[in-house]
Amino acid sequence: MQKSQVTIKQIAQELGVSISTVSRALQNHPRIGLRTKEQVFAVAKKLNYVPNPAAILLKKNRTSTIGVVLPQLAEEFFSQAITGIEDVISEKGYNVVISQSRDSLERENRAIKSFISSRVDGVIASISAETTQYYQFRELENYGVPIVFFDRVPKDVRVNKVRGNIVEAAFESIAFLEARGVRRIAILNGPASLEICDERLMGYWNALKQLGLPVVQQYIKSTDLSREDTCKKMDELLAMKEPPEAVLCFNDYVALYAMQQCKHRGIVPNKDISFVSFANLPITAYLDNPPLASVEQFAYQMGEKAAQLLLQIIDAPDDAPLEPQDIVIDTKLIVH
Amino acid sequence: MQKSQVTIKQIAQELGVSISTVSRALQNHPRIGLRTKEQVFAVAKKLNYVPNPAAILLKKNRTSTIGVVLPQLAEEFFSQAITGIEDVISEKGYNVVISQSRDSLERENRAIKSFISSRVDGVIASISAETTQYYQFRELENYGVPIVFFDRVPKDVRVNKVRGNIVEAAFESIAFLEARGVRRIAILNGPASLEICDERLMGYWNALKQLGLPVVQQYIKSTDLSREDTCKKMDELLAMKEPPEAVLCFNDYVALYAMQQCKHRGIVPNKDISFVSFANLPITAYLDNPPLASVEQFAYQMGEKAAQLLLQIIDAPDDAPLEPQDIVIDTKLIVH
DNA sequence: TATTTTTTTTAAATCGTTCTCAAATAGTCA
DNA sequence: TGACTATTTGAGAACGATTTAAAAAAAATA
Repeated sequence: MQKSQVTIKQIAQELGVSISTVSRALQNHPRIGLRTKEQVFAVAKKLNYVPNPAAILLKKNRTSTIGVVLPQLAEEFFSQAITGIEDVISEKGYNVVISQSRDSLERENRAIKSFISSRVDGVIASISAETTQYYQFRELENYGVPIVFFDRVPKDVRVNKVRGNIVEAAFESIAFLEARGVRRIAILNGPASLEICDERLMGYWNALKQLGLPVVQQYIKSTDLSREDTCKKMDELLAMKEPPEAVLCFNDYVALYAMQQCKHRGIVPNKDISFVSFANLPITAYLDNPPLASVEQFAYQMGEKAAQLLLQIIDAPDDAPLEPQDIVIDTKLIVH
Repeated sequence: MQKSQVTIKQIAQELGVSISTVSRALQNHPRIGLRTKEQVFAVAKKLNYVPNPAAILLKKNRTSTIGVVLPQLAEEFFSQAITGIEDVISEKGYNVVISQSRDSLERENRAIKSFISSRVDGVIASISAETTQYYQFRELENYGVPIVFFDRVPKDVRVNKVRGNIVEAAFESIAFLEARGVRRIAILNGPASLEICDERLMGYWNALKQLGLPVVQQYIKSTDLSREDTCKKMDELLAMKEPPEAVLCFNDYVALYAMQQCKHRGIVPNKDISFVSFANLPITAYLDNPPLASVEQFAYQMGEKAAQLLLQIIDAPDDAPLEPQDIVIDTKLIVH
């Protein structure tokens, strides 16, 4: 019952021409006669020919596959980004292999190793919360595999990145709170190894200064993004003699954890203490009491851009490699 | 700068042995001397040898890749299932290629076509809401690619499936509502092409009869899972002279849409009208007013089981293929 | 018709492995 | 020591495509 794999050899036999002729005809090579081409295409169709990717790869050394490592698919931000990546990439005939790091450095490294052994043509990455060093990615570079980072980009290295204008977004968020009469604002930031955390902090800082709001060192917290740690840090904020009136959170999940912790402590979020966060995930639409506002980061577009950039790099001739690019995508503060 | 690919040929040269010896040594073939093996491994390590998967595939006709088609990664049920699949499969050295159908038949077909041309060793699928026929999957079977369906399994065909015991779960849900004094219960089911919808309906039906609850034809609705259609069907229920006191929903998303629609109409969900749903997604934990109860379907385990079954089928000798299996996973009604 | 030019086609090497079959080496026993 | 077996290694043909260099066929020119 099982169809045996049809090869160009069989097509050649059926037509009584050589294998090379068939190969070239299928590639629409200009040096093949029109009649022959037509015949070859006809027979290929008739026999239901599907080229063997392994053979092509072996010869051309191209897998037409790109690898994506990101923390978690379950986070809507990332699954939206994947969709953007997929849409761009599949149009060009590429496939995507996805790996979740679940914010573990070890898993991230494993994914990269597997990308190397499966010979992906390029990698798109959003680094884990535990990632502080860049050397794993160097390994990919050593093998000539181009990488594009998005959203969670590494610090202090010249690499291709696609990210939101977080500094501005953080500034805007603080301005939004200030306009509502809030003065004491804390920040529940993510791990310091992420560039976006620096930027968030910078925007926060700038805004406080420029708007003349109080700068309190203990108002600045960073969490490893886990539920426990986030709740712990929120507790620390609540325990202060003068707790903040508002908290700017790393993302919607952090905000949700923190808000739940408030409820536990008998404090009503967005009444006793206001929340503003990043990501603007669809789930917030279903909450009766969502963060006051959230920064929309346009995950889908980010994925698209990252994929476009990667393909561009892959297609660049080896003797004229592209300079590392830094693409910034405008964000938007959405008031709920 | 770019590392050239190390091949077994180079290892052979370095050691002054033949290519075949190296190949066998690396496979730990019993007919190779211990000393030679050790040397080969040492050199392979030294040169940082990574086998070329294309060459192996070409020879063995195995990609060590399995394809997964499912509606949407953004639905936590599916991203959890993927995680289960990945955990099982990557342990055995396989890779996963994921494709989202986004509930479109056309996208599903495209994914299957791409699975065929990339020669995956097997497929795990959860069918789209639009899928009513099975022929696309037959094509895979023709090429000898085994398939395992999970959760959203097709009807009326003998295939490998992994699914929840939905009949029972639906029964239990109705019993739960009845115990709370609710009598008029509607069902907002999914597309009739899905077996799980039949089962849900059957459980609903059985429960109504057995518990002596009123059976009203107009209380039975099915939605194509889109937001609009779900809201429309909910409106129809609300517009009845005698609207239901409770609604059993296809999944949490349908419940959320329906509940929002109620709010729009000034009706308070879970007070004026109760909701029970399927999936028990983590997001419900953040809602102030979640469905009264939700059926936990253990997505991760489902993914695991599906992957295990698929690997088992792939490894089965061709002359003794396995009978199609039907694995049922126990669900659990979680009261919120 | 003979020669040159242009257009098509083909033979054969190649990519990096695996694996069959045969050869070489080492070990055993009379 | 020589014959025989057991153990270890090697040569070389695959796998299915691409591609270089060369041959064959067709067309153009003298």
